[in-house]
Amino acid sequence: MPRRRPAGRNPDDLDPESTPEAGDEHLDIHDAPDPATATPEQARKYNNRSVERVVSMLNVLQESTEPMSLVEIHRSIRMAKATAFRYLWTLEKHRYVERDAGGRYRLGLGFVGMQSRDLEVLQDRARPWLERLRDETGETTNLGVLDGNLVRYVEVAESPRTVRMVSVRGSRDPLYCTALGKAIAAQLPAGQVAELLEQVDLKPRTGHTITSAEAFDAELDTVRRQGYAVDDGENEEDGRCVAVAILGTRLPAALSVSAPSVRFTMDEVPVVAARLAEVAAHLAGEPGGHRTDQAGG
Amino acid sequence: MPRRRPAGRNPDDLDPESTPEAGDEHLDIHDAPDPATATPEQARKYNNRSVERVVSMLNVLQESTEPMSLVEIHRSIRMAKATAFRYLWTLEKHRYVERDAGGRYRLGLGFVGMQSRDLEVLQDRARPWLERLRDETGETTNLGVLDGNLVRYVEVAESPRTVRMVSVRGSRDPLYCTALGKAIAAQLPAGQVAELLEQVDLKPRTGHTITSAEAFDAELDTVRRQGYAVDDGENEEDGRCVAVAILGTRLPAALSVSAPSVRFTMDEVPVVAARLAEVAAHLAGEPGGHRTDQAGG
DNA sequence: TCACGGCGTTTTGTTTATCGAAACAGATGC
DNA sequence: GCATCTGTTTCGATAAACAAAACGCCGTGA
Repeated sequence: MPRRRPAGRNPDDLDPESTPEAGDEHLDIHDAPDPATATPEQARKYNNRSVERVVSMLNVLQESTEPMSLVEIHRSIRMAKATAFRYLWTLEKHRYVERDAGGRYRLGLGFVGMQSRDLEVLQDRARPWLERLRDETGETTNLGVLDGNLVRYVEVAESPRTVRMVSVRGSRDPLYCTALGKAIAAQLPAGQVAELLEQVDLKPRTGHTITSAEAFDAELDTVRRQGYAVDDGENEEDGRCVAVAILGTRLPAALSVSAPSVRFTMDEVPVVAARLAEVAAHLAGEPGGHRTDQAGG
Repeated sequence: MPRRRPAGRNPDDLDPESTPEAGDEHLDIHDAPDPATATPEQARKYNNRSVERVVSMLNVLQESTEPMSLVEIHRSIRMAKATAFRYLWTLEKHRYVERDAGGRYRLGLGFVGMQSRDLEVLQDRARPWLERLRDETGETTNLGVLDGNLVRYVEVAESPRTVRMVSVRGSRDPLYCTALGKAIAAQLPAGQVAELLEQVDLKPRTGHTITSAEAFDAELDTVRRQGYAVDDGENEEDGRCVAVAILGTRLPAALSVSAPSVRFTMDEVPVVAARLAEVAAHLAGEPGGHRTDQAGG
């Protein structure tokens, strides 16, 4: 009954040229199509311009802090003005976009509650814990999930302090320079980690960033040994971050606490990590779906 | 600099035939297009099949509790299997959908954090308050926003009790039979309320449902007078619900508490309403959020 | 007052990408 | 073996996009 998935890898984002080689792994059946694995020609075979444009349109609107005019949109997507107009008209009809008083477009209400079930469950479970951790530590706490070869901040509880680490919910960062990324990668099979890193160039974000696959593998060993991952000024010069993986879910996810280095010293790291591990275990083990009280009967 | 929006009304959802008349109000400029106002012929002029199909596909996947196969999808959207395949392939490439081990499709991670800024801000502010209210009352609490001519549950804190009112985040209910809907409608200009009701038939959901526009208008007067709205078994036979509007935001929104009638009597309604009003005032007035300061210069 | 340029909206014929029916291949059940 | 369920691929028919231009409307500045 259950069919086997022909081939599975993580699709690539808006970078068509970042998938150089085609057949790096044996394909079980035949030339199974996969958005990421495909050669440029194969990719063009299935790729649908209309769909891609809808996606781009929504992404552009998401990334923009303020509403955009029709002209701004059609120029940033590089599509005819008339076409963009019709797209937006249809999207508005379905509430995926809406218009402000000036007629400018922004995302509509059609997206509320739209995300995969498993993620939503994890988010709902994690949210109160993130807030509690934030209150305990006074620092920004995050829930990250592997998305492609990046880690996505799906939930954030920000520190109330004026000097703080800021994470934007929904944004993404590379695996190799973040604690969340390391914690997640350390739980993946080695082969998959190699795959995820292939398409990435490990460019130094600070003076401490890991810039070689060998060093990253070694770092993952350390992570596995000590049970938590640290980003010690590797993503932001003055930031420090600790993360612990959440096991037992379908999703490759991790929790983290991030703070300015000046008030989050390396001495405190293991303490916070231990607390993170407790919470992660709660999130993993909790059978009750959402609430902490699981007895009930 | 700021252009005026030619004409503004709320777009209609998947019901093309529910917009009978075309020019019920004077149009400032000329025949300004609007997804909702358009006649069926006008509508077809701008409507884009590709865009509409992307939207339907995402909606179907959202509504489905579990992953769907290609065939299930192409049958429920009524589009060719091959086309659905290509659409999904492209959506997967952009992380709007993903596939489980069996190759079945579900929503991907591309949506995380994708919603209009104002809504997200309101949601983030309201969430802890909803949870606090839930803990205080022991009952389900909701944040609702006007979406088209329906009210959308954008945030829900569910009661822990086994017998409880259940709201699905992201789902929508009519205005005329819900406390949230009444509370929101009571704050809108009378003309807009009439417009919103035009396309709706007030069918009785229970024996207590309001079924005439006149009765609804009278009810809104009551709501304005007492400062809160009540749904007394008008949506669900055995449910009772109180709501208070949130003012001071761009969005027409309201908070509510809903519970089974047997343990939420009419005597308690004003007490809960008063508490809701406090919280609503907090949400409206709270400067700590980000942008309430309009003085500046 | 007027022309100017920018905007959103509509139209046109031509080019191009997309669609849909049907066939194809692998897996499973009888 | 045959029937039938998948997901994939093909190719003539079709619907959409393109470019370019025009429209009405606005705010601006001469």
